[in-house]
Amino acid sequence: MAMDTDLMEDEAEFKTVPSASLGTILVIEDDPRMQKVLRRSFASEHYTVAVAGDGQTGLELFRTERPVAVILDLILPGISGRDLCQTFKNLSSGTPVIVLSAISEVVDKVLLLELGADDYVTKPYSPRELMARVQAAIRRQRKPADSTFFRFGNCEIDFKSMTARTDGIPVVLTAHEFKLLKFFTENVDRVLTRELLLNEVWGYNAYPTTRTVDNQILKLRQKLEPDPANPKHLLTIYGAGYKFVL
Amino acid sequence: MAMDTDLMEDEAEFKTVPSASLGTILVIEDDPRMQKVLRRSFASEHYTVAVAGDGQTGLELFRTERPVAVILDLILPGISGRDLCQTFKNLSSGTPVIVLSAISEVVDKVLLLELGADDYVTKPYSPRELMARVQAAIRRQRKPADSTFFRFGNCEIDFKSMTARTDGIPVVLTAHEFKLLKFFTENVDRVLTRELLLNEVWGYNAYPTTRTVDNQILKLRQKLEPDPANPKHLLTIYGAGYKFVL
DNA sequence: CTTCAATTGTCATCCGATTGTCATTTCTTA
DNA sequence: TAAGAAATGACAATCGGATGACAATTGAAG
Repeated sequence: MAMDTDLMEDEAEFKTVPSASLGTILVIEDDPRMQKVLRRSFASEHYTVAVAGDGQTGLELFRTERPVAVILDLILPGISGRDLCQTFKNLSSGTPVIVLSAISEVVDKVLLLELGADDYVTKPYSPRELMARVQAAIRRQRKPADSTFFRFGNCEIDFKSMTARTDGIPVVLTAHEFKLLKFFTENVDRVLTRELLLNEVWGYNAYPTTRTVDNQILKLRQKLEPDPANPKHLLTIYGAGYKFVL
Repeated sequence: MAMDTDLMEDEAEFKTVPSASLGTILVIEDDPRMQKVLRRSFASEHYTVAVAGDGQTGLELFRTERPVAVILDLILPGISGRDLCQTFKNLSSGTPVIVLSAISEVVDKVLLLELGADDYVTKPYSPRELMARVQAAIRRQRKPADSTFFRFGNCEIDFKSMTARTDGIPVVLTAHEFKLLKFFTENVDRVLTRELLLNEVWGYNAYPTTRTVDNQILKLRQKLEPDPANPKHLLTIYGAGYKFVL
């Protein structure tokens, strides 16, 4: 409510385009206030946002904008949300659809997912949760041809050439360090136990001591963190493991 | 003691592990040729595959691998497929079971489903059809979206990143606190004795004089309850234990 | 043989889980 | 209703384990 006070009204435009976009999110929702909230929320996460107030517009934007994900309110003027959902899925683009619905509408969650929805969030929902689910859905669907480039803080990583830079200065990383770092970039914000890291990064046949993980983390910190003693990206979660944040 | 993220990785020979797995499919089938076909089929769809040639092995792998779905041949050496199916369902994990059977075996389809099977495919079957049915079953069963999120009152919890928020404000929880909280969210409205909590969350039997549980509850209340003195979610059940309500 | 990376080993530090104590609440029984 | 007993809340202090840091050793590649 207090959120939209300083929002600029760009009524003519239905898109919000940040400088470097992670793709377009199509929001199909008829409540103007929700539109604003969602637009902001995703724009701040570097997504381009396309908003449709009704089903017909939604369908058009779906074709023209090629969104990476769709957020769909079930209650809509015009075409019903249910029909839309199935239509999107029949277009077989693989684009994930996240449904917004009041709890009362969801008589059967299973039914909802059978429509082809990839996920759903019940109202009232937390923007943060919605964001997390959308990003999870996108990641789930994303094809192997991933970007080989990654940036966080003042670090740039190019996995293809196995090079990294901090503040533009080249840093030499070893094979293991790269593999570990890559795994972290693929699991941002997620707490990863040492056991998991050993399995995923080192492989099944390796049974190194858990000290190994610590040391590799240490190395990465020394090479990438401005202040290795106070890491800002490769965080220790005491009693659990490590977490990579941007 | 460390948090038990119990991943068994030793059965490399039974498993086919793609780079990014959508989860494990447990195949219980004694025909080696079918094993190969199924393994390939699901591996190419980015599932991890665990194969068991008999019922006993199947049961073990079910416990250790935590599959997202089970494909079960009814005709098996050792434990019968029917018994296995019921066993899986009694383990109450909700894991979908898809049964393979020759037409002649299926006297009554209803009977089959009464065993707890979620779906069935009659031989000879098309791998494509089987794949479709398995994926449908998985999607149907999928928890409120990987249940990494939980919301109650004005608290949001994200288990995968081990973070929580009250009224949108981040709250730092320790590993133990998280484990305890998670257990509560998995047992809403149920009275949990200290003894049970110690067994399930701590993992050992402790002496009745231990005030450890109380203190952890206290911490959780202080961090999550708006008014820790008058808890609305983490309730004390005098003389019994604690109960978590929404 | 040389070199660099990966693993293991060791010790110091730090975090938080546990314990102990005492106040407060709740239940029981007179 | 009142009083005593039991259970729980609250807080502080301690203790143990987890992690950071670095050195030593092993292993692999050229």
